[in-house]
Amino acid sequence: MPRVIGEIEEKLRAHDYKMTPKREQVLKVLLENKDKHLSAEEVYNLVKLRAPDVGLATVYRTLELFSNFDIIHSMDFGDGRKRYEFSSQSMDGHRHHHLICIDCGRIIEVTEDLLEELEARVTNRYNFVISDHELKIFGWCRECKPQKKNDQSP
Amino acid sequence: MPRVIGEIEEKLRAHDYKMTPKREQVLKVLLENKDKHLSAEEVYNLVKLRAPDVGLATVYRTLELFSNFDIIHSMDFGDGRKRYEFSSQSMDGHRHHHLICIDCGRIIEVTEDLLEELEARVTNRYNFVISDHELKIFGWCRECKPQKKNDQSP
DNA sequence: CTATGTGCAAATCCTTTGCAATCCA
DNA sequence: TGGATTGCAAAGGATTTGCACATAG
Repeated sequence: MPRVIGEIEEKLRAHDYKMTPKREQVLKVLLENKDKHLSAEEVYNLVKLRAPDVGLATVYRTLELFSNFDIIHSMDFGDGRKRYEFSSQSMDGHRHHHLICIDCGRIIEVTEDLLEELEARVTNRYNFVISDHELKIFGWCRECKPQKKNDQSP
Repeated sequence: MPRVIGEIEEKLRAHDYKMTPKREQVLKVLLENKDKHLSAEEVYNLVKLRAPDVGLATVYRTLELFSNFDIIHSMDFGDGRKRYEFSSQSMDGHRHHHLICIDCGRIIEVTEDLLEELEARVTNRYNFVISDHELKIFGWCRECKPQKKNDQSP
């Protein structure tokens, strides 16, 4: 039982929510898959392996709850379902970006932020107070990279 | 009948698709609302005003078709439905960014790109060939901006 | 004990699809 | 004429919700 779970339990309890066994199962699955971007159903399937008596609705409700507390973050890579990842933002204050390969679908994380200049500009020019951002970069990954030579594709 | 429509007609025809009257209605609605981010149903309602004999399915199919030809671009602001905008990218080669007010929901466009440095880094460091990107910045707009003084929230 | 959490199934919402009719080249 | 296009209604997929029961504190 990592310390993280205890901390999150506090966070919930402070707002009169409980860290129930089922919510803990969901949380563990998310913690053990920090590098992945699981959909609700994928989380459900993983939770089911250990706690078969969990319903899909509970998983959805739990994900919603965790999202509201910024424990996890939901995102959308355009495949029609929300995907979730453990929110490292709460730790280092920085969101990372995602490279999405439009060929194989692989998701690569970019940990550098590098949006300071742009954010400063937005803050000044548009009088906009930034709370968060989300950057998706589409293209071809190392493996799916198009050949440099003889690439005459339309 | 602006020139744009003719150009797009060519684009479609080159791939054996027709610019039918109904598709043209959809296109006109999009052209007249370049500054908005309409959902399929909103497009449908606007088209209906002038051509009541258009079905929702046709609007969906047309939006899909236009998307495939990069005539329009679909995006998602997290409200559970796709939104579309006329693709200015095909003109200046640059996608713009969106500021999303998490209070009133207003969408503000940022025309500067300013992602060159980051893109260069991604290209080199991750060996990733970039084709496109999408940046959403969340926060509070000019009007919804939290007060500086006495802001003890939450 | 009492409010909160949960499972199940039904409901909802957006989007897609099957099919027969219609249209255009 | 014949393949592309369309309307309608039904299907589909992800997510939400109503409700009776189970559970935590």
